[in-house]
Amino acid sequence: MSITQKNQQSLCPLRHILNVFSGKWKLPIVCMLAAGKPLRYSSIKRKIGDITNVMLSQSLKELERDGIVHREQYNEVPPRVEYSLTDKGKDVVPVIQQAAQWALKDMQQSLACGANCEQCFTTK
Amino acid sequence: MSITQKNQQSLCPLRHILNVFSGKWKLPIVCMLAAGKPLRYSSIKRKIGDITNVMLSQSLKELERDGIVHREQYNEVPPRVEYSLTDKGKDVVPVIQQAAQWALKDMQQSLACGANCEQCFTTK
DNA sequence: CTGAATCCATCCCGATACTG
DNA sequence: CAGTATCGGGATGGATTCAG
Repeated sequence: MSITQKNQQSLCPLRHILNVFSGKWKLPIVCMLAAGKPLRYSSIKRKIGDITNVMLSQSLKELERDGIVHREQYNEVPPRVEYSLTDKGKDVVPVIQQAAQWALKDMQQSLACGANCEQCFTTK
Repeated sequence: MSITQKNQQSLCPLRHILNVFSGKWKLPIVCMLAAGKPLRYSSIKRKIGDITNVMLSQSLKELERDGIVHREQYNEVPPRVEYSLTDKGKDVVPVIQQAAQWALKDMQQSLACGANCEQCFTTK
C-alpha cells in the first residue's frame, strides 16, 4: 500500500500533499482528468501509454480513497467505469498548473527542451 | 542517487518538479530556508529534528545540484557551512505555499487537525 | 562541526499471467 | 472491459560508525 496510510498522523500539510500526489503516475492521471470529461479506465491507460494495469488501478484507487477522483461504475456488459475529478480534485488543478509553470520555466532555462509532453498542462 | 539523474530525458515538467522535490525531506528543508536567513547544517538538522546525517546531506546536495539551494562554505575552525535559497529556489516558494494552503484546507476538512507542524508555511 | 561509509529494511514499480 | 495475483529488481530511507 501507499505511504499515505501509515503516516496519517504526520500532520504537516506538505507531507500530506506529497503523500497524496507523489508516485510516478498520479499527477499525469489528474492532468488527464482535469480536462473535465470523465474518462474510462482503458482511455486513461491509452493516453498515458506506458502505464501498467497494476500501477493504474492502484493509483486510481488511492486517488479515490484520498477524495481526488470519483469512480462511477456502470453495470453493463461489457463493464464500463468512468473516472472524473471530485470538487477537491478540481481545487488542486490550479496548484498543479502553477507548479508546472515553474517547472517548465526551469527546464527551458537548464535544458532548453520543448516539453513535448502530452500529459501535463503546459502542452499547447 | 536520486531519480533525477537517470530520467533527465523525461521531458514532462510535472515529472521534473516531482523529481526535484519528492523525497521525504526536501520540502521541509526548503521551508526552513524560505524564511530568508542562511542556516547552518546543524541548525537545519536541529529544526527538523528527526532527520539523519545521511538524509540531510544527501538532500542538500541534490537540492544544490538542482539549483535550489546555495552552499557557502567558510574555511574556519570549526568548519562552518551555511545554506540558503537561490533565486530559483525563492521562485518555488509561492508554489509551495499555495500547495500547503490546499493541503491544510484538505486536512482540516478530513481530519480536523490543527497542523501543528513547525516545518511548513502554514504555521502561524 | 560537517559530513562520508557501510550495511540493511522497506517499498515502489514493473512484467507477466489470469479473471469476471 | 476493467481489473487482480504473483513474483522480483532496484531505488529509497535509516542506524550506526567513522573522519577531516
